Amino acid sequence: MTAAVDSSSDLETRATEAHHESLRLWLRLLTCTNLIETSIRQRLQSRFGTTLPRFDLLAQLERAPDGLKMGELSRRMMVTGGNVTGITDALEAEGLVTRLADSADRRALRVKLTAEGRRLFQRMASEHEKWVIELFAGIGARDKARLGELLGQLKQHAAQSNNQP
Amino acid sequence: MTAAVDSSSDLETRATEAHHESLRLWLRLLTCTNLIETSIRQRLQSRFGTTLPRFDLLAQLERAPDGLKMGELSRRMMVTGGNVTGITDALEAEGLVTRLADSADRRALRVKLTAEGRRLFQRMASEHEKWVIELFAGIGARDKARLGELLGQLKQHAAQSNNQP
DNA sequence: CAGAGATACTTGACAATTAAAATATATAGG
DNA sequence: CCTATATATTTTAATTGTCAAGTATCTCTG
Repeated sequence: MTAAVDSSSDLETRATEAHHESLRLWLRLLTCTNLIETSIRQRLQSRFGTTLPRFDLLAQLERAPDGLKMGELSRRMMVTGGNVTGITDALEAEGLVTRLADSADRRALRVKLTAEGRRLFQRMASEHEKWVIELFAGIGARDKARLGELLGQLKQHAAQSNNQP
Repeated sequence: MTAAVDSSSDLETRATEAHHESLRLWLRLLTCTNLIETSIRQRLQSRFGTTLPRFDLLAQLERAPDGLKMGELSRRMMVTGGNVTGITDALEAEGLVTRLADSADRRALRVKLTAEGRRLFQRMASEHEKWVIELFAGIGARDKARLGELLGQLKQHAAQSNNQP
């Protein structure tokens, strides 16, 4: 038998534990997001017959009275431009948004809510907010604030480390 | 083109005071997950020419020496059964996994890593772990533990409230 | 044991998504 | 002004994902 080694304080073991800690945290973060996203997606489908990405796009436009350029939508929704093209096509076909020429840049298009789009979105948004509140009801106000801070740190660091790959 | 990663104008910075704290928290959670997921997906693609769902499926199998049934994979990956069928088809065609009959249930199939699948996964996993550690490096050990606890609460409540819709 | 209902998986149709190439327009430097 | 390079959007192909329907098998109850 070999000499006993206290594995709880040896550098490499602690490094490994740190590794596992980050991985575990990442998996848990992913699980939470998936649970909530699935719940909201299913409710949007059964309650309004629409999808989460369409709702998201409408939500982006709702506070932009002059509309947003395709590229702005793409950045805010954190999806590729091609994806925004497809979702916008669908919403345009449903009469919920319109594409308008941008007066300052002939390459660009401005997407705006139609009156019908705005009406529908407002109806959906108020239910959506209730669902989210319910999904987060397991956390007290103090803990919500703390969770928000911690995620803020994570976001800041991850965004930064994404820009220097 | 790759998905834009720009924290200056993302989903969550638009949350105004009018938004309930839960809504803001949800958008921040989603932003964090998207940032990290995009980073990992892009690296798996450029470093190994593979995709995140394939990596995930291999990861599930890695700690299951006897393989997993399709349904177990579906539950663990939190995706539908049809999706698992497709990803498994692809990995099987690449020679990384095999489908075997389950000895106890003739309806079921057991998916196992091949030797080649195990070898490739281990190569990818060690890099993957480094990426995750780097992405979470902005949070101290104490805060990681706290974040894990808070997400644990959220997970528990959201899972429960998902089961009583 | 028969039949009803549950469970395991696959298939098919379609939406969402990415990456990469193509097109059109802007902008900056000489 | 010309040209090179960058930016804005769309298009294309391939992958991932859902949902619902279909098939095969299992389990339970009478």
